[in-house]
Amino acid sequence: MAAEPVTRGRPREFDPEEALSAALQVFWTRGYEGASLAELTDAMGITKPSLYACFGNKEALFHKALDLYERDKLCYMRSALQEPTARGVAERLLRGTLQIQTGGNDPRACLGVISMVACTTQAESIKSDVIARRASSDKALVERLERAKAEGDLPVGIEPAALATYLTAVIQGMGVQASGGASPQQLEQLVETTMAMWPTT
Amino acid sequence: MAAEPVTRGRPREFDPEEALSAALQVFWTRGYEGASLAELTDAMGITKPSLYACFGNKEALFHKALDLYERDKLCYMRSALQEPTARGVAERLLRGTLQIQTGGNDPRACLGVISMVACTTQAESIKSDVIARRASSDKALVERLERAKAEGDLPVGIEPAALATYLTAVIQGMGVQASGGASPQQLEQLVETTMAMWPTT
DNA sequence: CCATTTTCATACCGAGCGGTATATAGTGAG
DNA sequence: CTCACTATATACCGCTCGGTATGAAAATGG
Repeated sequence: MAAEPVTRGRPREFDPEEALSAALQVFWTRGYEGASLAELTDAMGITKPSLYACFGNKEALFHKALDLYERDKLCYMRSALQEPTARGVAERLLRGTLQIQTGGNDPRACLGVISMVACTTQAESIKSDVIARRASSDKALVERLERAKAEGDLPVGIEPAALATYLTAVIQGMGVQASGGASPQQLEQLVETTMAMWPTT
Repeated sequence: MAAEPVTRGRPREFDPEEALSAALQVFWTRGYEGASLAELTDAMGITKPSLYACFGNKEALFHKALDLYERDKLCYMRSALQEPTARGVAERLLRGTLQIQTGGNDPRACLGVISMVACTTQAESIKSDVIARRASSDKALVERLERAKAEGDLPVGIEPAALATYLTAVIQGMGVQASGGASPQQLEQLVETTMAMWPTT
């Protein structure tokens, strides 16, 4: 029963999705607290009242940008879990992260890492949101690795939860190094080394 | 020939080292941009003019706090490199990081990670300082691993530089997870898992 | 005691922050 | 056309930021 969109009043002159995408780029490069409303509205091509009318406030805008980030940029995580082997899962996760951090026009960093580490002053809600999302994706990874273990796809001595934490740490460390200006070659090498370390059944 | 300290004028009423140590704690928990002068002066127990007279400005204060951090908190890195085996080096590096992030009253995070990731707005000099220090310690680690390789202490297929990047990534990932509220048990498990992955000769 | 020098305490500065009040412009309904 | 309604543009709000001017307080050398 979608109510038909009776347009009343003056129609807005911008596309909320495009504006949100522009906001995501700003948050991605500056972090939540580092992104000022001036930068945001400038990149989005709208004015402050328009932003507040459409998205609520800066915090709500960030949560929506985070939704978009997960949907568009982290989709490789879901598909990676469908690889047939645990090793394949790990490799696709690593290579997906590598691609985000070296390819395209996107900032060379990880929004999750930036937000989790950088939001100290206020913005407790921001940090807890990011942590909750991370926990959710971690849970999915653990479950996938437990399946792998049940399938005999992991060595006997390996705990799925521990392996998931480890893999997450490497991926986050990759984000830190990308933030610190590591070259694509270095990041690629990091992926190769991690895969070389991966336990063999 | 140290000139004898002719005291002229009113003597200062605080100990610069204690004040700097207090400032380090603030930077460590808040990051560079997240730490306000009000928080800093409050924690240091001095006023703003005293801070500026003694330390220059916020940026100079941070650099000095970083010196103290390296000297007091990261000293385990130097000693870790003196372990007889590469495996011992890795384990001491990981356990040293673990101890910093779980023991004592210090903040559960890594100042280097916080500063490298969080300084986006201005503070390019802060970021480049942290990156330069990281590069210096990375270089020392690479050289140590090259020695290990020459001594037959590493498998033939392993590049020292790649292994150093990898180990650094795990350590930085550990810092991110500590920032995100990971439990000491999880971090301990991360160390164990990483050591289980470590290549055997 | 006095002059000099340095520190300390208070108040203040311009700038930028997130957020909003107000007035105007553009739309469909009647 | 008028009305109800909504988006836009501009100017503004209180607040905090990093940093400083000013004057009193505390020490030494003469």
